[in-house]
Amino acid sequence: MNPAGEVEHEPRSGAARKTQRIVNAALQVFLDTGYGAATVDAIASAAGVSKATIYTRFASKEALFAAVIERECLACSKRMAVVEQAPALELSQALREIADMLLDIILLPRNLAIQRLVIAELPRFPELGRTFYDRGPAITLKNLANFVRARVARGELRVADPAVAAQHFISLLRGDIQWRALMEQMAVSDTARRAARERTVGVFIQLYGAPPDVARP
Amino acid sequence: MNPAGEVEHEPRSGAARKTQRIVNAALQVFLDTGYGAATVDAIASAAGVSKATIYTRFASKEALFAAVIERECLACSKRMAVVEQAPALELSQALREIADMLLDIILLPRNLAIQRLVIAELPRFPELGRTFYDRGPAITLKNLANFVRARVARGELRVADPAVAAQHFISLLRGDIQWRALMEQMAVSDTARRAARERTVGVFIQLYGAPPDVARP
DNA sequence: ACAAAACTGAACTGTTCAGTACAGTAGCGC
DNA sequence: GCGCTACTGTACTGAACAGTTCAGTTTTGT
Repeated sequence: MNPAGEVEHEPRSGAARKTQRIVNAALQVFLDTGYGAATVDAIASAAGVSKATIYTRFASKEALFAAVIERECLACSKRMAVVEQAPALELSQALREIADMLLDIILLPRNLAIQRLVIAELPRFPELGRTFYDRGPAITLKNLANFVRARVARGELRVADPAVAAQHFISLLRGDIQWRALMEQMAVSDTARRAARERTVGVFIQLYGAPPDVARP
Repeated sequence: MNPAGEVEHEPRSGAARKTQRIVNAALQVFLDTGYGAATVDAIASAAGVSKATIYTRFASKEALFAAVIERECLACSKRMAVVEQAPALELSQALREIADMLLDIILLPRNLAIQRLVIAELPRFPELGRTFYDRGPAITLKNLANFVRARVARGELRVADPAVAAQHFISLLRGDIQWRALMEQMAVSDTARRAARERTVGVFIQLYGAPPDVARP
C-alpha cells in the first residue's frame, strides 16, 4: 500500500512511526480519561504495542504526556497561520472568514478537551501553561494583529494599536461561548456561532472601521 | 474566646463547625494538589481531624469534593451581587468601579485555582460545569445586564440588547488576561489591570454611550 | 458526676498502577 | 541461513491510597 520513498502524513518511516502511534494512542487515552486515570497499559493496548516498548521510547508517563502536549501545540500553531491568508477579500467578508476560522479552532471538541487537559495538569506540569499559551493563543493574536496592520495600511481600518484591536476582536468573538463550551461540554449551535460572528464583525467595524468618506478609489 | 450565643463567620456551633473545618481543609488541599493527587489523609491532617471522622460526615472523597465546590459556588454567587450597587456614580466612573470588581473576582488567585479545579474534574463530575457556570458567570452577566438596562432607562446608554452589551463589556475586560492568569499561573500587574479597565470603559462608551447632545439636566 | 455520643490514632485490607525483568519471537542486514 | 536488534507478553515488585475497623479517649448533654 505504500511503495518506495513516499512521505505520509505521519512523518518518518518504520522506526519512528511506532512512536507516533504511541503518541496518538496516548493523546486519545489522556483525552478520554484525564492524565491521572489514564494507565500506561491502556495506552499500550490502544497503540497495539507492549508497555515495555513505550518505556524504551519515553522515560516515564510524565515524559510521554509532555511529548503528547508538545506535539499538539505544534500542530495547533501551524493551523493558526491560515489567519493571514484571507487578504484578497473585502474587509467585512475577510473578518467573517477569520471569525469562522477562529471559532473552529476554539470550539473544536478535540481542542477544548486539550485545553481542559492542560489546565487540569497545570499543578503537575507548571511550565506547560506557558508553552501552551505561547504556541496557541499568542500566535493567533500575533497573526490577527498583522492582518489588522495590513488593513490599516490599506486605509480600511483606523487603529492605534493593532495588537489591542486584534485582542478586542478575539475577545468579542469568544464572548462566553468558549467558557460555556469548556464548562458545560456541549456543542455550540451553528446559530449561536453565526450570531457571535455577525455581532463581532459589526462591532469591530463600528469601532475601528475607517469612515467611508475616504472611500476606496 | 467565644462566650455565650455568639454567631461567628463559620456558621452553626460545635458539631457542624468541625464539618466546616474539614471542608476548608479539603478546599485547600484540592487547590494545592488537584483532586487526583489529594489524599484523604492529607485533608484529615490539614483539618486536624482523623480520617474516620471525615468518613462519618462524607460518604466518599467524591462527595467531599462535591460539597467543597458546592459551597464555593454559593459563596461566589453572593459576592457577585455587589455589581448592582454602583448606582449613584456618573456612568464612566460606575463602569470603572464595576470593572475593578469584576477583575477582582476573575483574577483572585483562589478563584482562578477553583476554576482550574472545576475544569480539571469535568470528566469525573460532568454536572459540575453547569452548576459552576450558572452560579458564577451567568449571575454576573445578569447583574451587569440589569445595570445596563437601568442606565438605558436614564438615557445614558443606547443599547439594543442589554445582555449582549453586558457580555461585550465582560469580554473586552477579560481580554486575554484571564486566560494568561489561568494558564501561566502568574499574578497580573496593577498596570495591566488598569490598562484593561480604561480601554474597556473607553470602548464600551464609544460603542454604547448616548450622544452628549441629550445631556443630563 | 456520669453515661452516651463523637472522636482519635493507628493498623489493616484490597486494589490499582508505574515501572522492571525476562524468556521467547519477529524482522532485517549480510 | 546467521546473528543482531527490537518487540511482545506476561508476570512481578513496590508503593500509594481509598476506605474500614476498633480499642481507647475526649466531649457533651443533663
